[in-house]
Amino acid sequence: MPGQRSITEAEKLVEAKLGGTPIQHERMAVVANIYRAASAVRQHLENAVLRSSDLSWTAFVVLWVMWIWGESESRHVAEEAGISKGTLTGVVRTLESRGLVKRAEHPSDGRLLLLSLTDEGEQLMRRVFPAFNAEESFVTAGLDDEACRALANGLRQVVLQVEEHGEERRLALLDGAEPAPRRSGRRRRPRPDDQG
Amino acid sequence: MPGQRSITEAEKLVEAKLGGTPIQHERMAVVANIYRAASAVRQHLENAVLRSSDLSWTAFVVLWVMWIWGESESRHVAEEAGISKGTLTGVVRTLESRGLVKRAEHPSDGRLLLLSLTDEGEQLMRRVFPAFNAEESFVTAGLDDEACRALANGLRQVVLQVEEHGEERRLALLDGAEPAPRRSGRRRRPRPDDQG
DNA sequence: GCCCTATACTTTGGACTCGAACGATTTCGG
DNA sequence: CCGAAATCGTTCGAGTCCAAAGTATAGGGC
Repeated sequence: MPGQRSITEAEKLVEAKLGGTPIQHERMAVVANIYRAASAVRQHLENAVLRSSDLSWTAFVVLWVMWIWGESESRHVAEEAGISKGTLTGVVRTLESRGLVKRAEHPSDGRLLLLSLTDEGEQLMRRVFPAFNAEESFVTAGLDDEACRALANGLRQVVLQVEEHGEERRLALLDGAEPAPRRSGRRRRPRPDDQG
Repeated sequence: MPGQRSITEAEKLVEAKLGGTPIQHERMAVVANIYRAASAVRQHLENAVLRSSDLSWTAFVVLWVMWIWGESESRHVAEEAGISKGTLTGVVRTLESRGLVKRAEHPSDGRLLLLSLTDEGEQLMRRVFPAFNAEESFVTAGLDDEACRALANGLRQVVLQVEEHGEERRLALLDGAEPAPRRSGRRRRPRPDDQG
C-alpha cells in the first residue's frame, strides 16, 4: 500500500516545497489518515457486506437510522444520516421501490413526511446488521478495547471542534464575504432586475 | 449536533433491537466516528478553503499528489489520491481545461500518461496549501500534539488492517462465490454470436 | 378569505464516483 | 514474426451527492 507508506515521506517533500512556511505535520497526518481510514472502511464494508444485499453505503445508513429510531420525519432521517434532503428523496425512492421502506403522511402537518421500515426492511436489517458489525470488529481488530475508546474519543473531539466552532471560523476566514457558490450544482437563475 | 449526541443513545436502542445478539459497541463507535469525522473535516475544508479557489476535495487531492511527487504516471496519481482510474480521467480533464495540469506522453511506453502541474498549478498550490494546513490545524485544535500522534496511529492501524487482510477476509466471507457485481456500471455489449 | 412569510419535501442541474467494457500498446511465447 | 496475454488510459452506465429552484402546506395579520 504505497499510499500509506508514503505519508511520512510526503511530509519531507512538503517541507522541501515549503521550506519557509511552517507546516503542522501531526495535524496533516491526522486529517490524511481520517480520510484514508474512512475510505478503506467504507470500501471494505460495501464489498464484504452490503453489496451482496445490493445496498449502497448511504442506503444502509438510511435504513439503519429508521431501524434504530423507528418512524421518523424525513428531515430528521436526513440529518442523522448525514445527507441532504435532496439526496434522501432519491434514496428513499429506491428503497421504497424495493419494498424496504414506507412513507406516511403526518397526521396534522401536511408538509411532513414520515418514514419507516416495512416488515421486509426490518428483516433485512436483522440479517445484515450483525454481519455489518462483525466487519466493524474486523477493521478495528488491530486495536484493543482501550485503544478503540481512545480512538473514538479523539475522533469525537474533531467532530465537536468542527460542529461547535466551524461556522464561526468560516465566517472569520471569509470576513463576511459570501461563501462562494460551489461550481457544480444548479445555477442561480438570472433575475430580470439584476445588474446586467 | 443531534447526530453526534445520539451515538451512545443509539447504542442502547441497538441493544434493545438485538437483545440476543452480542454487539461490539466500541467497534461500532469507532467506525461511526471515523465516518462522521471524515465528513465534517471534508466539509469544513471545502467550505473554508477550497471553494474560494473553486476546487473540489478530489481535485485538491489530485493536485496535491502531483505537487508533492512531481511529474507522475497517471496510475500512480490515482492510487495515491485514492480514486479510480476512471474518476481520475474526468478530474484531470477538468483541471487541464483550467490550465492547472498538463499531460505528456511517456517517452518509451505509449500506454502511459504523465501528469504534472503547470506553473499556474504550482502557484495555486503554493497559495492554497498553507491555508489548507491551517484548517487542518483548526479541526484538530481540540487535541494536543501527543493526542494527534495517538489518533493518527490508531487510524493507521485501521488502514493497515484493511489493506493487509481485507482482501483475504472478503474471500473467506464470500467463500469463493463471485463478488456480486455492483448494480450500477457498464453493461456488456451484446455480441452477435451470443446465445439469444 | 387573502396575502405574506416560513417551512417541508421534490425536482433539477452539474460534478463526481466506481467498476466493467473497450481500444491502444507493449510484452511474452513460440 | 505473429498471436495471446497483460496493462494502460478512456468511455460508459447507473448511481450518489449537494444546493438552487420549484411546489405545497402552515400560520399570522387583517
